[in-house]
Amino acid sequence: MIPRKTIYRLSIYLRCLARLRENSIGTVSSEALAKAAGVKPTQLRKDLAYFGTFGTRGLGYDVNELLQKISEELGTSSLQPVILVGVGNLGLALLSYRGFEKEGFEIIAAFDTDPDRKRDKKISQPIFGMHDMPKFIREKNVKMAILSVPPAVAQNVVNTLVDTGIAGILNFAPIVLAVPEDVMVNNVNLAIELENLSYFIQG
Amino acid sequence: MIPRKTIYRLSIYLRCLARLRENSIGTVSSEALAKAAGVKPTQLRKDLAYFGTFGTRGLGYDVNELLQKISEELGTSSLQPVILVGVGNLGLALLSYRGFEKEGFEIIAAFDTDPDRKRDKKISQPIFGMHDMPKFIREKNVKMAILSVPPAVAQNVVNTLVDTGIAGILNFAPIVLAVPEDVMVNNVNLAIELENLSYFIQG
DNA sequence: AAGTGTTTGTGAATTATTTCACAATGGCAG
DNA sequence: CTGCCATTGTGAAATAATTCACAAACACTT
Repeated sequence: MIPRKTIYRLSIYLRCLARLRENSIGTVSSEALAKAAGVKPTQLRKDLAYFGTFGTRGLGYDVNELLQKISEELGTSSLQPVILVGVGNLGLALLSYRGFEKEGFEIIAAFDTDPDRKRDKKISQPIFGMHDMPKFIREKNVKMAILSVPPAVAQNVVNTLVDTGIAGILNFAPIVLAVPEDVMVNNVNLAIELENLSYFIQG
Repeated sequence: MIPRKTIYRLSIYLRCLARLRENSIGTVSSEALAKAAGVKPTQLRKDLAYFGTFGTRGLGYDVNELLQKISEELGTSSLQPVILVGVGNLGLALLSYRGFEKEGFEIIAAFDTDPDRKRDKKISQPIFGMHDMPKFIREKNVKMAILSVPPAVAQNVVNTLVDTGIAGILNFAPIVLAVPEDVMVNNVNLAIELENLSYFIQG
């Protein structure tokens, strides 16, 4: 089984390769790519070895081919629909963040307890009330959700999400969520990231 | 030396303990706290053992005391000034995010190439031009920065930050930054988090 | 004050991840 | 076509992180 960390790094390699391609670079050695990705060459090679062998000895990797293979492995080839729950400050910013589509994701709708509240920013996605959510998820067969609700209600919302078939949650609420083990949660906690930095810079 | 992952978890324990205190709970066992934090009890105990012994056998941990000790260990006791660079969509949202102060951080100023651009949202922090940044950092002795600039200029900005004494960077730009090894970078890449979820939910 | 039950703290064992070291392979020059 | 050079792919070794297993310590009851 491929380690979780390897999967993370595959995403990084993917982005480095995309930049190489933009610069019309056709082949790359594990040394060069590893450097660009901030890892050691042996680690890169080991990571790739988990799902195949793609290089040419003495030469390196074909940028396009490797891009293709990693993309397949990650399942990024097709556009994944995502919903966002909780349209506060952060939620609104994420909705207007144009960096997802390029990477194969599209936030197709947002949900909030108060969908009609006045918000300062124009966004292209529709905002619905929370009770419309289960139906929407089922009908559109959505599998992934971004959670940016206040911590106090997060667990409740998650229970609903899980019940309606969501299998992956990107959680911004500063709380540890309880989910069945077939549901995957990735936590992004900005305060913890800062705290972590703060620890390491003061030794 | 304390593992990096342990430091991350200490931050999580801290937040769980804070909630216990809010609920007027005075003591907690490693089992209960570990469950709240989403880890195994032995891991919690091992983590704590890295920097001391605080529990009472047969009873558990004093919530207040442990809170205090972890907080000291993390160096969260004092308020850390932070600057933010790049006031676009995401930067603006982070500026208005009120979740940092509570955790001991304050974004005291923001910098942007176009500080006077019209922005939809009201924020309390001042926005300065990029050329004011080095002076500001040195005068206020800022050590931490949040980076939310476009990827194309990120490395450039980082070089300036490093030169002026920044030691910790929370990077939202989707690019691998090159920094001297005494500078710490924590990356937050939302597209990668989504990609990662997507991989694991489809098996 | 002794006995019982609980829970910590930790050395040892296990498991996971990273790094090393080098044989195998193909490109390329002559 | 042969030999050299560069670079991959990969078992083995090293390192790191987690989990186990249990003795030690304390609270609480009687």
